[in-house]
Amino acid sequence: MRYVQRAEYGVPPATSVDDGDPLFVQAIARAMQVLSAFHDTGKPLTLNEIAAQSGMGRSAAQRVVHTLRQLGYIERDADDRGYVPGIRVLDHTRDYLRLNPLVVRASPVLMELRRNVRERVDLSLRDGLRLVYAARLQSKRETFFATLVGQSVPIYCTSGGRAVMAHLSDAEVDEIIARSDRREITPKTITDPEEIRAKVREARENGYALALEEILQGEIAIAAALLAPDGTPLGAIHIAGSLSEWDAETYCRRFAPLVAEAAGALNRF
Amino acid sequence: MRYVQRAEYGVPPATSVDDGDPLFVQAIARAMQVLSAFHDTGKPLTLNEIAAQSGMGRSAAQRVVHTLRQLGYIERDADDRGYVPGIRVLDHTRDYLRLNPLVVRASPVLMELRRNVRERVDLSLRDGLRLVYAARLQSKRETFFATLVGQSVPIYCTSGGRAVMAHLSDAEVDEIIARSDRREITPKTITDPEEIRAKVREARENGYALALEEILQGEIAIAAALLAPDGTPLGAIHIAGSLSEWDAETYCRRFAPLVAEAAGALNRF
DNA sequence: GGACAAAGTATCGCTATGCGATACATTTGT
DNA sequence: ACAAATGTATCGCATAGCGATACTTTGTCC
Repeated sequence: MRYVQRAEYGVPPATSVDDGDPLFVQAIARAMQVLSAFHDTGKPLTLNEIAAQSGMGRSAAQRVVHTLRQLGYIERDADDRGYVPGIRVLDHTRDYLRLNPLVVRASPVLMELRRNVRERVDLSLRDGLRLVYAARLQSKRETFFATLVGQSVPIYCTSGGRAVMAHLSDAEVDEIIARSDRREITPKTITDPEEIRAKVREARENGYALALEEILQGEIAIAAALLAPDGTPLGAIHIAGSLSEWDAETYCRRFAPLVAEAAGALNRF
Repeated sequence: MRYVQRAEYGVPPATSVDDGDPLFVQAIARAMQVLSAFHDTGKPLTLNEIAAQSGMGRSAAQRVVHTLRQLGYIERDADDRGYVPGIRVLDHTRDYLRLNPLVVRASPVLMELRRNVRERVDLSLRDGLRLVYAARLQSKRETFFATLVGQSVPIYCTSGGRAVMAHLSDAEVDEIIARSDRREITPKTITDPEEIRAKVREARENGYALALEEILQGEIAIAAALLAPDGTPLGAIHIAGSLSEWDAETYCRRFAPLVAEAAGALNRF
């Protein structure tokens, strides 16, 4: 069942604070490390846990947490048993979504697409080795946590990821494959480099990419890439459904044109 | 038309850096001020604008921006004309939503509610004088930007706000009214203190609150409060629809029981 | 096309600022 | 009731970050 849920795939390794860059501001990096300590937990954290997670001393953690608390980026858990992220982070979510030009341009297209298909429609954006979901139009069935903004999936084994890789050079694809931590997220996850490359070639030919249960059992997803004017893939549009209602072939025949058309509309210029 | 859109209501005034607190970490406050500079803009910001907005010198802004950029919290705009928030902020969004117990508990109830009503269903959480939307299950019609996570509305003139105030003492209500910047967001916005108090009393009697076009023209919203075990209101569940399809009375009769029931289910314990 | 303006980048010395060490208070569990 | 763990507070030193300034690049106007 729950092969996935908690994990963040390929979250960039906590950027080392003391890299050579002289323009680096320690305290800020520390603050972000503290906030990032929550990425790997499912429950509120104590001060010591935060300190450990973010690799700094108790004192430092204490002061950072204190400050972030004042600012509303960290809160005490409801029953005062630990710390959790604060509501102020949502303000920045809004800013990100509002100011990202791709999200802005894509959203009416996504809404329209959602009207035509009764399945879930997602917009994901590339960040290194992963795709981060930025906009999600849920279908009636799934749980809220299957549709969290900010959730991310690896590129190497997802429909959106392969749609993105289809627009990268072979060398870049190889690098993604090499650098990715290719775990079998479900038994169906394709992790073999050669198979992945084959899937990418397939996506190049079709203009869309397909993934079957590679992230979540029972899930089928089809995706097409969104491109910058210069052709760089920035992310993808996904349509995700359930294998309890569709077989792969029908799903493809039905939704491939729609997802390709939606992406195409956004890639013209 | 677009009375609202861009504005953030009652975003806490940029927390002063040099308040008395000796445990205060400047650099972190600075970082957050820089990120918050985007709250008030609709376009990418230049370094100077960021510096001005966040009330610090060019140098400081430069260094903070540089750092946040390294960490992925700020990015260059697509066509390199300014800075925008970076995708890393979405990681924290996810953490917030995952770790907030109310969001966790409420989401299945919201999904169920959304299945029964064909209108938009929202969960908002209180933050001072405003309600911040944390979960939004959109209906088919509206634009994506009407349903942004992180968007916030003032308490004094919204259905959710009045549902929340219904569970506060009169003194607390008065304080909210007094401290709020009560603008007429639409011509229908109720800004008169006595009228607001009347609406709150009404909400107390009914167990739900109603608002007609006070934020957005043509919008009708009904809400019920979510409470902590001790009775403190933490937020609200909303059902929002369009007056082009409903008259107020029918809307109420139809949805009041549903929203009250949903909130009730969550308030039992 | 050449000059001017505006945005971004880099450098450097001083001191305000944040860290480590440590000790105290408060809560939790057995 | 005691021990262990968590949160809070204090303080002096060294360093990390700020202001001032100057350099480079990019865009715009005539």
